[in-house]
Amino acid sequence: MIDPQTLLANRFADALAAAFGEDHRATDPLIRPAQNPKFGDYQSNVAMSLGKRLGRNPREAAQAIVDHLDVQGIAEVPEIAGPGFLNIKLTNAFLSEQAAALAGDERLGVKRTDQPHSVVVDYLGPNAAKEMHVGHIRSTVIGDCLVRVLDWLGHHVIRQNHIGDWGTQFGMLCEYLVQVGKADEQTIGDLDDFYRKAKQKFDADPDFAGRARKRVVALQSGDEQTLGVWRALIRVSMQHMDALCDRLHITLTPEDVRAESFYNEMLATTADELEQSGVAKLSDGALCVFVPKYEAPLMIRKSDGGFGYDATDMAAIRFRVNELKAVRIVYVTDARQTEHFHKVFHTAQAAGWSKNVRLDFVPFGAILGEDNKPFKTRSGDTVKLADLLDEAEERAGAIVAEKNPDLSADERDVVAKVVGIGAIKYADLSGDRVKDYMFSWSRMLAMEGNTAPYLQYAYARIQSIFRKVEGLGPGAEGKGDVTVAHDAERALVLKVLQLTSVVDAVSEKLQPHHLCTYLYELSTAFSSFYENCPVLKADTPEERASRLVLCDITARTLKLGLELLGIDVLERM
RNA sequence: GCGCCCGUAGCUCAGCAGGAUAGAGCAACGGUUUCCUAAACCGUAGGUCGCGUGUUCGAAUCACGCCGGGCGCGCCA
Repeated sequence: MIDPQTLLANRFADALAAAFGEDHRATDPLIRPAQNPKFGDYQSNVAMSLGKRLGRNPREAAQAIVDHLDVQGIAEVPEIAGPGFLNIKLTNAFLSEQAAALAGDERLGVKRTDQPHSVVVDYLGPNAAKEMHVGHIRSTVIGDCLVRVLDWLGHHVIRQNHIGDWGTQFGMLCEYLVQVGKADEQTIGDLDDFYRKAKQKFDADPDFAGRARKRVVALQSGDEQTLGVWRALIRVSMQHMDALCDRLHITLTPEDVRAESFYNEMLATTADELEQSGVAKLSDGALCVFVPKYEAPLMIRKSDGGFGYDATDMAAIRFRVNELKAVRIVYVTDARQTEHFHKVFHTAQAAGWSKNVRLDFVPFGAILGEDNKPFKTRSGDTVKLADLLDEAEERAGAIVAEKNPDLSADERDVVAKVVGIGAIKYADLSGDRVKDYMFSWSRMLAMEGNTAPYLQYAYARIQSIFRKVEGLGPGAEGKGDVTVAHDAERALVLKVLQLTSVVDAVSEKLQPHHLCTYLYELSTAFSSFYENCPVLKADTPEERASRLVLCDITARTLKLGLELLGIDVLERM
């Protein structure tokens, strides 16, 4: 099956070719869902611009298109309105057919790509020296959604968790652990706690700071004792990270970790190559790439001969192209790194490393508190991710207990987890990622508006219907003929049919919030259907069977959509 | 100083590969439950789309210039 927008675009291409010549087959027919039902279901805006280009009256151009357009069996003959809008109304028969077709389609109309790519998605990437905090949720949740969408479309997705496990602060930590005699993973304990203590000592005690710097050298030159301490530290940090990924249902695994230290051995050759090709030049003793528009260069090698993360990122991009065979690389990172990655991308292009490789930078904004300042605890500390998830589950639990006292304690706990974690993730995904967003418990856990609980509730209501169907005996299980008649049925089916174009848009623009908006609109369309169209108590058995199909495709669309966002559904809540 | 991002209803946000009367949710006011989960639904009210100029048949959307806010700017990551 094929989604209406694509189908109409194909028919319009034929009409444009027939009316204006083959050259116009490739003209974008500008088919968009209509913003207002009174203008039909879809509209084409091509006649205005085309009329202009051809020096013809736009309404005449519109008429010429209509004269050559064959939408038999799909839509009514388009109406020409205003300056030359073509308003298209799909027939109820067509919508009914499409709905029935979706009932038998596991993929709900979303086709696998015919051009599968190897796509590297770089996300999460925490600093192994510290505990994960709220800041990490964005890259994690957004990146994982993009991974799920690309994977669902049939691409070969290679996840890369580029954790920070190298550099001066690890020298400091190793030195501190050795000194206090806690250099094995059983006794390391709270990561943030000893990071804070080590930092204090580093700042206050010049002797210690000196030994810490020596530790960096020892670490990077492979000193066994130091490496042992370092490995223990990293293991603790990884365990901490894995536990949080589990709670968040992130698809990253330990195998996806490719830490900064992994690139250590490649840094010198990376730098040499950039120097020999003339892309990088010496400046004040440091090896730099100067990128137009930016004053500060990308620093490939420091004047003391050491390497920083600029070099690591260049080594990583080379590795991803040459070894991982990526043809698209997606970086999901804080917007503050925009300039840095522009420089990295520019340098990769200049060096010829990324020919035919699409480099996507996916920036995201900050999380703000309700005071419009960076989100902190009451005492002003950064919020630990683990604490945040605890609180989400607690708050969700309290709401569940209040709203649905009939649930058993066990069931309530499950609902609390799914709703709480879902709400947090959805809040992070539902806005335009590049903007800062305001964190608000009450808004994200609300049952009204564009929230995870609202979507999960719509799904749970449908499941409730199906539980009752089973109780009523066989033969009514949501497959078979569909007859779309009621306005609410029309609106619901139209929405369901838009899934394909939305998923495609997300994979192209890498903006998960379009999927959220879509699922919210789908849910409101369902709520309206639910109010207006009795399912189990429909007037006739045929109508009942038809509406059960609509429930089925709606529920599966919601489930799939939420799954692509990384959010679970519930059978009851 | 240079650069990047943001500015839409009282609040939180969609819409911005130009398209018809700018949409939601909250808050305010009013209505809906012998009926599949009311954690819902329906309605009323609320907007010089920061300001200005330009391009266009048409601008919240594109360009330029202001104003306001955030962030980043050589050897930290």
